[in-house]
Amino acid sequence: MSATSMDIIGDLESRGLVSQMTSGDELRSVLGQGRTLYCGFDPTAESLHIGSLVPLLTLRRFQLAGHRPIALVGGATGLIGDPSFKATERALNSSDVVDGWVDRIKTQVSRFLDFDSGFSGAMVVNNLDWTRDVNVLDFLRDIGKHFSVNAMIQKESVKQRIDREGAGISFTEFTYMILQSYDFAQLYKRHDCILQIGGSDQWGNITGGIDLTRRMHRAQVYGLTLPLVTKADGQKFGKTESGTVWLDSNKTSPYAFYQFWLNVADADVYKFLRYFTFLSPLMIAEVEEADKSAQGRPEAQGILAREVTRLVHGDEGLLAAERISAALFSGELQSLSAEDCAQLRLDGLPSTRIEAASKGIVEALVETGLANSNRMAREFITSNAVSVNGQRVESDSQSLDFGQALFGKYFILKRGKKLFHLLYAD
RNA sequence: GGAGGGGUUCCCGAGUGGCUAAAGGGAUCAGACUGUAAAUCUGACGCGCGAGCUUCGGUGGUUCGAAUCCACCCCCCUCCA
Repeated sequence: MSATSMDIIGDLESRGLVSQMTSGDELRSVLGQGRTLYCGFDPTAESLHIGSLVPLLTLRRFQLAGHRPIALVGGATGLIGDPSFKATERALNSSDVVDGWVDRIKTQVSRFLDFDSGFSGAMVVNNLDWTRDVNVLDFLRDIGKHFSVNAMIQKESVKQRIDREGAGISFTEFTYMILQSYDFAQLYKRHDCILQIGGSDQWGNITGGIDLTRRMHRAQVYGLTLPLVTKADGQKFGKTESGTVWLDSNKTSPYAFYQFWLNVADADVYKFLRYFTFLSPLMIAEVEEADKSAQGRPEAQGILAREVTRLVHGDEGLLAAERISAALFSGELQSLSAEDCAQLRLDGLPSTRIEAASKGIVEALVETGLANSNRMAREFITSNAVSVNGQRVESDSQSLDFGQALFGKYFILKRGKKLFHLLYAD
């Protein structure tokens, strides 16, 4: 075991990243030397979204502090569904589907961790490996016996499903906690893993695992939860008008990703810098101080967008995002070169190929998804929300005329202040 | 198995025969203002250029006319056994 280089808990605390933890002082001293910890990620979609970024980066923070992170991908738990703080029962996904998601998420998670750093080299595991072959009777006798239903229904995470009229919980979902608890016990036994981290909604599941590990292995293990990421205006974090912000660049382009962070509210941005970047809390405080005393637009959003985009999509993704943003928001669309236009498409600006024939503006808006229906398209035009190549569209009878296209083949459609779509002909 | 309650437009939630594309709130979108903010104000928010058309768990009825009445079916919740 290697010595750790820093007080990881202290760092997390100074970032506001500790929501709850078990026996803090004891955990702090246990972490005085390199230890193994884990965090689980259930495959509920083909990609993780930015909500998973906080725990993912926290694993990384632990690794940088000399600990060994295990990313657990829930091939088993993903088949069941976590009921924690969910208002309603969720539909089960088929095992083929979940299997596919497991593979993709393993790859995704791996990009954030270092696998070749000696003791602290990361691992990725799948809980299906130790759950698949457990038979029902063994499960009930060896594992289930350690759980008190009385205690389980007291957990805050399932309370609303039990108390609230109009809801309910299946036995399947109710059992989820047991499966996750078993993961912790297994990881303790297999890899001497003594700490589980997760979102604050995971507290009940984590303490379940701590209890089970004590009962099965007579060992003390620990838990630490990270705060749920909230926005100052009370809205749900991680959603935009176009939906969830995913980590997969095929689902959310680096450009869209960058824009998401650039648009974070002032009231949230410094907190997000602490949560989502590796910049020191001290440096972040300096940025905040500077912004406060300056007029106009703060620097923080730009820093946040650059840092997080680089973390998730690399330098290349960041460059692409910045290139597009500069082109579109400079208001100088006419000054783009032909190469610039071609690059916009490659960089991930939403694009659609069109035939080299004139097309009605209403039709174009609907086809590109900038408007949901002809009716909405007309409404946008009426309210002066649409422009083509920087020119405001005055009438819904206007059409895209290739005589006006940039370099004879590009149209940049804009709806509202921030939504762009590139139309191109070959 | 028995008794009761419920399924309405993205969400919550009114509506119990025509005046209802369906109150109200939230979310969302656009415009003005700005910093590609916030707050605020204005407008939009099923589809259709329009006449109009299609919606209120499903199917089939009753009626000039139904989200509203009837029958059957599906799903959810509560209590009792």
